[in-house]
Amino acid sequence: MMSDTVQPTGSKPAQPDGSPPVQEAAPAFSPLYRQIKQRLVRSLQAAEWQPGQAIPSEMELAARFQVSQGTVRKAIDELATDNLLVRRQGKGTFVASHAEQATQYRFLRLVADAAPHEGTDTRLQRQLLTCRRMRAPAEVVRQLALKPGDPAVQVQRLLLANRPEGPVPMVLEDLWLPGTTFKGLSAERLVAWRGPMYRLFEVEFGVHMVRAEEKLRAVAASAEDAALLAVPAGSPLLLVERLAYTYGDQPMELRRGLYHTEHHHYRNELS
Amino acid sequence: MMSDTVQPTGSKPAQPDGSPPVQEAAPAFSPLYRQIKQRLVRSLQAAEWQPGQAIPSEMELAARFQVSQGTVRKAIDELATDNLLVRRQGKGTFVASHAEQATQYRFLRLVADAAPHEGTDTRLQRQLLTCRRMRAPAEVVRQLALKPGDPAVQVQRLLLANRPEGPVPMVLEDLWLPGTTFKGLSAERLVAWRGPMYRLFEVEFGVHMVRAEEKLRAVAASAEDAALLAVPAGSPLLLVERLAYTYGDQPMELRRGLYHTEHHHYRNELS
DNA sequence: CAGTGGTCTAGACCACTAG
DNA sequence: TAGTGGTCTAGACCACTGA
Repeated sequence: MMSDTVQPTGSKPAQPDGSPPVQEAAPAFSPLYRQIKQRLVRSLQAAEWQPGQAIPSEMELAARFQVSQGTVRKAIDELATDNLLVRRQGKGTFVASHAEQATQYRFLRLVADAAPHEGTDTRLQRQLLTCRRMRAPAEVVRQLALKPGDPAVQVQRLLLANRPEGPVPMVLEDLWLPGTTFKGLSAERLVAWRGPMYRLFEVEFGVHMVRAEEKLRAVAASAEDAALLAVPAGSPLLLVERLAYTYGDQPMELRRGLYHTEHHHYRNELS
Repeated sequence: MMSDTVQPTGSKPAQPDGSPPVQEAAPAFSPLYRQIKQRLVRSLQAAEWQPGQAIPSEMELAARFQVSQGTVRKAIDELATDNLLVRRQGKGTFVASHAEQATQYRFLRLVADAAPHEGTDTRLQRQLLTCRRMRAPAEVVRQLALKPGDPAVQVQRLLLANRPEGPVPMVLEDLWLPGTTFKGLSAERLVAWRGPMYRLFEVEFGVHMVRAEEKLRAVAASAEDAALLAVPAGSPLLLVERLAYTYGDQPMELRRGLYHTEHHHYRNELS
């Protein structure tokens, strides 16, 4: 590791080095704690610490970066609000992961209408339909920022709710991943995996999903989709198009979900 | 105003007064800055400062509450993240309102599919359908925490997108408000008002909406709704049920929206 | 008990706004 | 230039965890 000192980008400590005064009208001023934050993100991106693992203590990081503990603290605070890190008093600060119970299906906003009765199994069953490798279609190339001709992995699956009368289809998902990053992904691995798919991505491919953007629409079920979801053709379905990002705002997954919302709904909090 | 000193609720400064040691297993510990935060919320609730107005400076508040500036700062920081306050460097801290350009339709997540062309009018026209006063229906009583028999105001309206070929219906809204709080609300006032409805609520009724919860579903258009939205009966529509809250988590508005999502979508960010 | 994050303070200085 | 919020520091002490 090399010199790790940090300087504010402000104009007060006149830069003695011949650094160019090219101000592109935007950069303005980046406080120290944001530079620390960026460094931490880069460390996460470089997988210096794995999801679920602890990062160094605030004191250690302060020493490494040659700043006060308070400055490191502010950087970590922001990363914690961004859900990149998780603070645990008395224990340390940990890299966020999709393994913990609390955040397991963080991006799935579908909930049952009625308050679940005591003992109702709210977990969803999974049923893999397809998992294949191919050249990425144009739309996938565009959204995942691939190069034309790059490989992609397509996965299709059903999520089913556990009802007394048996499992009923609830969500039909169709998702696309960059083929180079997800080289070893196969139907076998997907079927064998217990737990959230995003956790599998962390464990097997070192990819942690940080955030996502979704576009929602109401659509009529095609004959094909209707059959898979066991609803009449033409039924209204909630179409959820998701673009999920990993560290550094890099798009990593394109997911198209069809939700059957007769007894469930998509929950959202506005503020 | 009375004594304004604050004490941590922690156990270290042994309470000399005979305050009961009843620990209900939950309260745990409330840091100073959270108590300050609560006080500020109560001041907002009491309309001590109006939406859009500046609150006292950090130094003034620190003096008033007998704490350091840093503690006030942390309280305000949280209120700013909660969107109750807005900080403006060099100017002061202001009570959030639905008047500013940036946050005008903060709760409306409907956006056009295509990037709007230069000069396209993205604003929506409003067309009031009904505004009437009545005894609140059971569902409204429940959701708005009213008493049975309490009055309510029902408003129905259309939002229309401006297209080259003229305005086309996009959203059909049906909303319910507590009749006592919204005593003077009438069709005339609604029609005359220019700007966001939530801003009208602030100006005329002193009600500021802080946050909201939404439940989304795909439904088939009824004959009636279809006619108003100018779509075929049975068309898939996005049903958005919103419960909006004012200061202190008090439910204040129940809104049911039907979105036509053929050329628009509901945008959501997950993190 | 040592080590972690969490709170609170006091003071210096910077960035931004407006008179 | 005065007043606001924003950053950074250093130090003291508290709350929580686990050995």
